[in-house]
Amino acid sequence: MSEMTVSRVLRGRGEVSEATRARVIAATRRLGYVPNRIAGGLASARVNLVAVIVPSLANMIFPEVLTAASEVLEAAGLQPVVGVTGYDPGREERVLYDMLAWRPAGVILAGLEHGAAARAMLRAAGVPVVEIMDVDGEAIDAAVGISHRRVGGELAAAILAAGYRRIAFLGTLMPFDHRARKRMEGFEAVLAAAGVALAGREFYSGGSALAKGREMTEAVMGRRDDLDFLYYSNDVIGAGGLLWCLGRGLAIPARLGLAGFGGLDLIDGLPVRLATMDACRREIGREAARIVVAGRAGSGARVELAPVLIPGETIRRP
Amino acid sequence: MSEMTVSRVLRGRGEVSEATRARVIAATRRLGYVPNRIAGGLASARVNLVAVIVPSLANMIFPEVLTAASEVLEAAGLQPVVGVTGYDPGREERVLYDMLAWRPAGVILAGLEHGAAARAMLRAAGVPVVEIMDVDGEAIDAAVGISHRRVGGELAAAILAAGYRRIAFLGTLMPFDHRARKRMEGFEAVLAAAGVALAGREFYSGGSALAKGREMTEAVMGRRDDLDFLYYSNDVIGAGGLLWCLGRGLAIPARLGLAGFGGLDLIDGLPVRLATMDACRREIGREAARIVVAGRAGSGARVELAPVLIPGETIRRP
DNA sequence: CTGAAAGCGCTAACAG
DNA sequence: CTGTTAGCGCTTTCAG
Repeated sequence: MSEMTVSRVLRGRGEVSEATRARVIAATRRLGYVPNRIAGGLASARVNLVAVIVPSLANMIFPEVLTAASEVLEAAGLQPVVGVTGYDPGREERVLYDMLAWRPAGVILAGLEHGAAARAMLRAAGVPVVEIMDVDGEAIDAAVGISHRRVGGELAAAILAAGYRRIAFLGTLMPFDHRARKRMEGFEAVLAAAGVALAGREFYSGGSALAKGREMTEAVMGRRDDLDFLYYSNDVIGAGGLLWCLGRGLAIPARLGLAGFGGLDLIDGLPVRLATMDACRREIGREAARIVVAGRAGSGARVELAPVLIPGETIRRP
Repeated sequence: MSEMTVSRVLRGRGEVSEATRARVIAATRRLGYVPNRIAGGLASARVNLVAVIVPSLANMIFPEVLTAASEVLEAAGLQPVVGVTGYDPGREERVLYDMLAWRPAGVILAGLEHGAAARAMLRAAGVPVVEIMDVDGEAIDAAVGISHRRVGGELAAAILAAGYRRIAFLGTLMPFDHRARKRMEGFEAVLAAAGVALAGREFYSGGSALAKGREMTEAVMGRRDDLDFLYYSNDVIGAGGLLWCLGRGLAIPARLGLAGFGGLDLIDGLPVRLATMDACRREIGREAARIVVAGRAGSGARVELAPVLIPGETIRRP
C-alpha cells in the first residue's frame, strides 16, 4: 500500500477497504509509527493547535477557564498551547508572535486591551480570535465574557440597598489588570450616583492572597474603624478578610458587610458564606472553545454572560 | 535579498551584514511577516514545543509547577503545550500520542506510572523525557520529584513523636492518584512499625475541596470522637477540616492535631497555621524545564527534592 | 557575506 | 477503492 493509503486510514478520510485499513492499523502499531504533524500541517495548511493566552495561572480563575476550554477542544481533536503573559503587554506580544508562527487553528486570549502590534497580528491571523473574560470594549473578532463594570455597579447597588454607606475597596495593585479596574470603576460610579464616596481603598501585590486579605483588612479597619462594608476584588482575599473579621468577633453582616468576586468554590467551605458574583469561568472557557471549533474567522460572535449576585451570608437582607 | 538571507536574519544565525540585516528587519515589520514555524520545523527537524502533561489543573499544585516550568522554558525560547489527563491512563496515552506527533523538543509528565504503549512511545521519542512529582519507582529517562512514601513516613514519625496515637487519614478517592496512595502507604508503614493502626479513613471525590474537608472531618469525628490526629492528603481539605475544628472549639493541637500536604500559600492566611510538607512544586517545574532545555535525551538525570515538615501550629511540641 | 538547489514528510488533486 | 504527482515554506548544504 502507498503512503497515501496509510495517510487516508490514519486520518479517517477517503474511502478505504476494510481489509487494507486493518493491514495499515496493524503495521503502524507494530512499528510504533506516529505520523508527523509538522509535515501534515505544512502540506494541508491545517493545524490542530489552539493558542490560549492568559495573564497568570496563579489566580484559579484561569486554570478553570483553561480546563473548560481544554475539554471542548479535546473533544474536537484540538490541542491548547498555553502562553502566560504575567499581565505584561510586552510579553503578551512576544507570546502571541511565537504562537502565531505555528499557524494555530484559533486564538483565545484574555482581555480586550492589547498593544497595536498584537492587534495587527490578530487581525491578520485569518483564524477565529476570541477575547475572553471581558466585554467592556471593542473586540477584534469574537468576545466571550462578562461586563466587569456592570458587575461592579450591581454589587454597589446591592450594598446601598442593604443600607451600607461607609464602604471600602480592597484589591490588587496591577496596572494592567483591566478587569479589576473596571469592576472598581463600575462600583464607584454607582456609589457616586447615590452621593456616596469610597471611604477607603487598599491594594496589595504578591504573596499569599489569603494572608494579604487578612492584612489589608486589618490595615483598612485600623485606619478607619467605622467602615461598614468591604468589597474585595477577588474571593481569595475576601476569604482572608472574612476570617480576620470572624477572628475579631465582628458582627457579620450586621455591623460589617463583605463581598468578593469570582464565585470560586472555595467559598463553600468557609465558616460563613462570602457574598460574591460568579465570574462564569467555565462557561467562558466552553463558549470560547466552541467558537474556535466552529472555525469561522471574523464571525464577530459576542457572548455576554450575566453573572448574578450570590448573596451568601455577608450582606444584610434589605 | 533572497529568502535565505531573510531566514538567517530572523533566526540570528550565520553572518549577515548590518545593512542587509536592517533592511530585512524593516521589511518584515512593514509587511507584518511572521515566519512559518511549521515549515521551519519540517526543514530543520527542530521544534520549540515542549509537551507538558498533568493530571489536572484544578489542584493548584499543577498550575504552580507549570508556571515555574513555563518561566524557564520561555527564557530558552521554548513553548509549553499543555495536556490534561484527568488521572485517566487512556487519556494520558491519547494526549501523549497527539503531542509526540508534533515532535516536541521534550516531554514533561507527571508520575512514574504509565501504560505500556505510553512507555514505548516515550522511550522511542528521542528527546528528553522528564517524569515529575514522584521518585518512588523506575523512571523512563529523567525524574524530578519527591518521595511521597518518605514524606508520608516522616509525617507519621513526627506525629508519633508528638504523642498522638488515634490517627485518621482523609484523602481523595482516586485510584490513579499514585502519589496520594504512596503518601498513605508510607504513613501507614511507619505507624505499623510502631504498633499503631489507622483509627479512621475517609475519602471524597468532586466538589469544593475546602467544603469536603469540612464534611469529611465532621463525618470521621462523628464516627469516632476520640481521634487525636487527622492527616489530610492535601492542604485545601486540611484547611477545611481545620476551620471546622476551630468552629467546634476543639483544642488544637492539644486535643486534636492536624496536618495537610502541599505547602500551598493558602496556609499562611488561616487563623491557625496548618502543619504541612512542601511539595516543592516550583523547584520541580524549574528543574524539569532545565533538563529539557539542556536537551540531552536519555540523560537519566534524577533530582530528588527533600521537603521538610513545616510544623505550623497544629502539631503538639514533643 | 550572499545565493541556488534540494529536500524535510506529509496531503491535495487528479488519474486510474 | 488505490496510486501518482506536485508541492507546502522553510533550512541545510554547498557554491560563489
